Amino acid sequence: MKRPTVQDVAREAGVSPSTVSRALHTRGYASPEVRERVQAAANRIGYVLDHNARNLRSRTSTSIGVLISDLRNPFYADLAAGIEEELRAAEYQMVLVNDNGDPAEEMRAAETLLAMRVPGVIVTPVTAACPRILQDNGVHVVCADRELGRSGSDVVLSDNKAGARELTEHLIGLGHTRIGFLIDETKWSTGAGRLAGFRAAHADHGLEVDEQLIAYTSFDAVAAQETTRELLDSLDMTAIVAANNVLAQGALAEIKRRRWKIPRRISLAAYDDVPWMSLVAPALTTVDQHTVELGRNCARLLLARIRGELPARRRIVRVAPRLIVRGSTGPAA
Amino acid sequence: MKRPTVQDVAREAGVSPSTVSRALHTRGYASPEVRERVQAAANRIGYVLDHNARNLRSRTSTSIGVLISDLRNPFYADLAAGIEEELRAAEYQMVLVNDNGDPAEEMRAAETLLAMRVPGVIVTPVTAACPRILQDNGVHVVCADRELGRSGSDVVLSDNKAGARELTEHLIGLGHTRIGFLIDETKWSTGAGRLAGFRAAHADHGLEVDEQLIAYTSFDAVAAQETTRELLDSLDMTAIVAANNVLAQGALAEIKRRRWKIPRRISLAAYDDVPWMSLVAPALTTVDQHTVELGRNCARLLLARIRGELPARRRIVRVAPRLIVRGSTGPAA
DNA sequence: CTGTTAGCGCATTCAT
DNA sequence: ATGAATGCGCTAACAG
Repeated sequence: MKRPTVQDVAREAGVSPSTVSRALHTRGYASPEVRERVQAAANRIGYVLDHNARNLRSRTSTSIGVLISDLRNPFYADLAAGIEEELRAAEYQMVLVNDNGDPAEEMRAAETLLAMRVPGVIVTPVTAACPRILQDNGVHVVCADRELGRSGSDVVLSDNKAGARELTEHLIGLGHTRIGFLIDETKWSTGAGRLAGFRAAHADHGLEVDEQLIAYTSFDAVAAQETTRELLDSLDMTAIVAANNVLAQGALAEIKRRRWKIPRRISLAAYDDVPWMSLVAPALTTVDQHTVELGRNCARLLLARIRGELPARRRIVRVAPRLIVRGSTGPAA
Repeated sequence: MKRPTVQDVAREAGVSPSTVSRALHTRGYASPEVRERVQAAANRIGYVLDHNARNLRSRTSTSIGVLISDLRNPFYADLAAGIEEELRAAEYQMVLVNDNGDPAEEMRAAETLLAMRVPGVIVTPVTAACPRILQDNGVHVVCADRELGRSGSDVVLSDNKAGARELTEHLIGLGHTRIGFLIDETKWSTGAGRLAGFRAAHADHGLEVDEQLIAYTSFDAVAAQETTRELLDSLDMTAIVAANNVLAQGALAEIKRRRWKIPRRISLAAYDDVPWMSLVAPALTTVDQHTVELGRNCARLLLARIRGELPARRRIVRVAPRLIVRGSTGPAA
């Protein structure tokens, strides 16, 4: 299976290999006449560029690494979709790796991407070590959705605090004063921001937060259901906020199991709007993170960085979320 | 940003570049003692293999192209997740491209993958031209989920006919004789198979299919809702089968809009189980395609093909679907 | 504007 | 078991 090379095209067109290279790929000098002749010759013999050779020679690549935690979670799928869309438009390719939130897998992936000589990586980081090792090797990094300590890399975030604050405020406005908050982690900026927004809304309205109402669980629908069960067993509340789509699933399952009417008996709201939330009855009040747009922003930012269009200073892009009020939230009982 | 090369490692370890190559990457001869010394030297100076150089030299690549229609559809996301999982385990990378079901985008992607010299591609084909051009250039192709004419390539399919037949039979068993069937396309083996299964179940039970009950729509929830509306406006039926998850969304929306009780007034069932279907009330009776497993099979098959472990004859893998009975189907009114 | 020369980093001969 | 030499296909310098 020998494929034609620039040499072959050169012979066919009666020019030199470098002229072929210039005419076809590089925007170097080449007279329109020659350009056309070379193009024709290339088509005739079915020539197709070899990215490996080009990358090796010019030490650049148009492959971008994308490192996410769970492609089956619509949040990550949407994020990846937005990234891919933007990369494709710019003639870049997306190498997608699922690290399952596992630090070891994440590190393995980073090494692979290093080996591929990708110019940039977009990552929803599990460990600060991952962005660091990449940057230490000259790879541009954009952290998506969350921030771990001071990585120094560009970052694209949803304004979690503002979104959670608005959502909580909506409930307070409906008369709720005892609101449960279901959350998995607060080490990352994501969870921390949402919790901060929850607290801020209370403070804005002169309400104390009963710390018992903040229920810590793990990133798993079954665990979230169990935690919700314990929460509802032990305390009184008129509303629950779930900090993300997975936890919302668990909370909803538990409320349904009890056959509690939503929103009459209890209101339910979730951060991170995903499709099923508008299909259930009643549909859930949520905060839409504009996840696809978040992904697009990551890609745009990374590409600008790669092209050297940005000042050295790290950039922080915040995408404003939007409150979507639906039927699952109503006046406090 | 100059990264260390085999030369540098060789100097550091006091051996020749070829020995480094053998010790590190290739399983050629190298004494354990030297192997270790080279390994240590490599770690010390932070050496990392250059895939581009390796690929160029050995004309193989460990990147696999994956061409799908819509990453935001959980079906494709699950498929991709299954593929990625298997590829990662085998130390391959996934280059994921979304073609949006557009033949032009699909063809562009194929050319890119050709340029990347990937040894194989997994595609949910839009056009037969795509698998063809890839194969003509020596790239192994596995078609996922559907088959377009005679492509000659390996293919991994859900047994659509069997699944739809079982689903329809379930309804007939409940006493339904007038069942609507909502479908978008029947040119691909996917839709054709599901429709065939629907017919076969009727035939099995000596029932005529009223052709009017087969409602053709387009791959879009809004269109599906509109088609469902027309269908319910014009004909009597006691159940509806939606041929995929997107159409199910439209059908459900329309039934809810009418405030018809499910399953009392009408039963609803869907092909292609996705998460929201078990969250709505009542939960939907569906056919689970084992989509992730479908993806895994695609990757396994492709890798086996690449490694030359398979006989020349094209292979057709069928993954048996599974009927999941939930609350949305009940006795005919 | 075009051709010539050189070499990117690696894996593979072929010697030894 | 190891080393020297070669070239994968391409593009960046340089010269013309």
